[in-house]
Amino acid sequence: MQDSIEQKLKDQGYKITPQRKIIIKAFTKAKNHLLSAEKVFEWSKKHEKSINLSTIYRNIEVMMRIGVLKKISLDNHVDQYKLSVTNEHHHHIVCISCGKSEIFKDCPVSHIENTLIEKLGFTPIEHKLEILGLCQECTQKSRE
Amino acid sequence: MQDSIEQKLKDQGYKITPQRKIIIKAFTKAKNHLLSAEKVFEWSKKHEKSINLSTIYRNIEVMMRIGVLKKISLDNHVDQYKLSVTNEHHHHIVCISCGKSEIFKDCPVSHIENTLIEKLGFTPIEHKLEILGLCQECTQKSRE
DNA sequence: CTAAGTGCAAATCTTTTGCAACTTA
DNA sequence: TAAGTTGCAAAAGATTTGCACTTAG
Repeated sequence: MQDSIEQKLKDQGYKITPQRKIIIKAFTKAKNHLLSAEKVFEWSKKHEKSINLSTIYRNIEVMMRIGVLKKISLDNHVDQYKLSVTNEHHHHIVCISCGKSEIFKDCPVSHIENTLIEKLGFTPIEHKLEILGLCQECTQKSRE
Repeated sequence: MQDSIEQKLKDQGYKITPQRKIIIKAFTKAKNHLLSAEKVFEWSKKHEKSINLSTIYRNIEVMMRIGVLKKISLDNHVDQYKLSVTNEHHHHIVCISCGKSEIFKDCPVSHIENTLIEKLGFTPIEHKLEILGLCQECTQKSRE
């Protein structure tokens, strides 16, 4: 994972710097959890070596450009990101309690796009869908 | 429309100020188009009387609180809003060219929520879905 | 009359940018 | 060694807040 991302960076002519390694590591370790730039910053400070926030923002942009990172903006003015290795169309369900997110691939939107075209003459280009709720563990906890 | 919103404000103990009237008017005139706080500001300056941006932000908050305004955050760090009179669950399709938006009510997400519960143990609470594309007119224009 | 609302200026918060110094390949 | 990258400080852009003044009811 870590390696395959580094490889993609190299392939696109980007250099592998210690900062990039750390940022990739942060996202890899975070697994399914969404991270903001600030969170990556905190993580780097705590576990490796403090990376400048600008550097983090710049690298997040690079990683989005080469398609290994996906942005998820909820309503709170803080962009969050997670690794997205697959090219397959998918969406996220995000736990509002612990921040964990999971992928689901059977996108329900594709089914209705034809209807939009026919009924409204609207040409769909892309869509954003995020489902918020409680993950299995947090559902449990909330019951206790 | 204008009136029914004013009524709701009154019902909740809010006062009807000239500024509020103008803000409501801006959203009413905008019809399906999304407006940012800044856009409301520009509109007020041009068509009625300049309202302070803070006042606009504060009133947007009030209007969201009483449920007549809905926020739609796309990825660009600018919150946009539109009137939402209905309590019915619905989503928006937004034209990326002209900003027009339309409502669609047959939400495809509800159909899959049971699957989420069963397959992942995830308890869905809410979801955000925005479809972006070209409206009928802009689709036309793009063909010419 | 008074609680609520407004304008203004300043603060906050996230993200972006310019630039000189430094590193990777 | 050259192109790419980083850190720092400053800027930018959206939104929020404190406070004295004003106004709707």
